[in-house]
Amino acid sequence: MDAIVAAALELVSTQGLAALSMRQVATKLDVGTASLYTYLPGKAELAALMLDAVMADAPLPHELPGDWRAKLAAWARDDWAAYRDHPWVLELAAVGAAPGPHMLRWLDSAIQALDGTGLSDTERLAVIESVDGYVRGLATLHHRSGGDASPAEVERRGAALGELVDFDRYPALQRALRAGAKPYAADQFEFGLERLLDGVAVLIRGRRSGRRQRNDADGSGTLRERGTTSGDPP
Amino acid sequence: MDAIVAAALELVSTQGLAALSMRQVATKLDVGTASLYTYLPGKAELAALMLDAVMADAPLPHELPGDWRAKLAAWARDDWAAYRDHPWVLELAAVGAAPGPHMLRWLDSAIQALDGTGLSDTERLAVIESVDGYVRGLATLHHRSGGDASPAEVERRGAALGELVDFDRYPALQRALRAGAKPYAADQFEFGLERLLDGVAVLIRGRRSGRRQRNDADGSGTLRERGTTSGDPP
DNA sequence: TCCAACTCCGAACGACGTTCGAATAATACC
DNA sequence: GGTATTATTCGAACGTCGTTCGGAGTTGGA
Repeated sequence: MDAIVAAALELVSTQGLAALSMRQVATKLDVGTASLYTYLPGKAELAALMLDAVMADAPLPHELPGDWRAKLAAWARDDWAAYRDHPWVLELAAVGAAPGPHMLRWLDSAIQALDGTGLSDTERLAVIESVDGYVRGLATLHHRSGGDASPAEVERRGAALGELVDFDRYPALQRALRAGAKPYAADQFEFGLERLLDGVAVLIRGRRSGRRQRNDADGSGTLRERGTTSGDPP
Repeated sequence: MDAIVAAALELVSTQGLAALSMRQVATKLDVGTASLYTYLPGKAELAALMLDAVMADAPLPHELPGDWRAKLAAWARDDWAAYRDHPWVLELAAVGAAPGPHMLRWLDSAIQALDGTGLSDTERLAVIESVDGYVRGLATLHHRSGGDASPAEVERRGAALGELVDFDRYPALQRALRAGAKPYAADQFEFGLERLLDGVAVLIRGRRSGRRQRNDADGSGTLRERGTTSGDPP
């Protein structure tokens, strides 16, 4: 049972997600393929167990050092590194699997990590999911672009798609590339993370200036209040 | 050729991504399965064409009304709605496909949408990818959680995974749920978007106060400068 | 008219997830 | 110890998948 999950994890980390099949897992365990169905209803459940097994390695946010911002930044970087080390997690799990116990434990810890910020529970959950979503989304974009693909590489692969890529039709993009911008580069992660945490800091500062110590009772359950919503007029 | 992509799109939008197979597409077109390979090297290229076809419907960011923030918010909401209407996009495209012409055109337009912000091209690209990543990641989380799953639903599906979920072991999470917080609710999207845009606004305000009009020459190609990096000490 | 190039596609190959049912091992009860 | 019950193993098969092969049909220019 745990051996099945372990075998599947090793298989995927060495051969990639495409190589994950019940037959391969069974072969690695020296058992018949049909034997796996004694312990698992099907492949989907195996995938769910694999995902929760990965979550078991994640440090608990509320045990990290520093203030809320340090904690959030630290687990965001942990997530980012985890997606780099287990890119198959991004390809798997697209469709509805139940959150496993490790996932729930992590979520519980993340809520605690925002103690003392003056945010309501609903807001804390929203902040956590925002950062989580940001990391996951950026990791997906980065992974899909092939890790670190050069513009020439993009052009070559684009050519395979039918018509060749004519960069003259994209002047702003061309200018950016010529200026040295690298799309989906890895260091872009830190940039966006700082922006997102800056935005959370704005909210928390707003909450703090309107001093009210009670944690929860401010109409919790809703997220609709104006924050700093105005842009910059030219 | 375009008919193949159209048939595949209709198939997926009515039957779901799991029903997408070369045989089904061929059947819908009343041709033999092997005929498809006259026009496409394989299923992966069909998927790439499907993705770029969806991008063709996206409005161009730089043509949207308002200042940079209004433009960014508008296309973020467009993206969010597109992922809701075409959830298969999230499940597809995990692995390396080349960006199609519509994707490049959109990217070019998004860079233009940040004209007049004082940001370098590298920074603009980073902002765009941050917002893009945020939307995509949150849409994935929302989609994976089953759209809008109640805690009871989570508990039921968790039970199917092996051991039943004991919420007493997750006190902070339990408290949040009791207070009315709904994990992965749809309105959480707006909350995180405002935070992210607030963070971008902080950066832009900083750039503006250090007035320098030249757009590009400030050592472009690097993203490493301190923004507003300090948290709030308790 | 003839030939080359392009289009169509039935049949087959190997791999997949999953089911069935019979054989075998382990356990419980008397 | 003997027997009934339950759990485990798994070879074989079903239906589906992506893709390849080779030949038949069609088309267009010389």
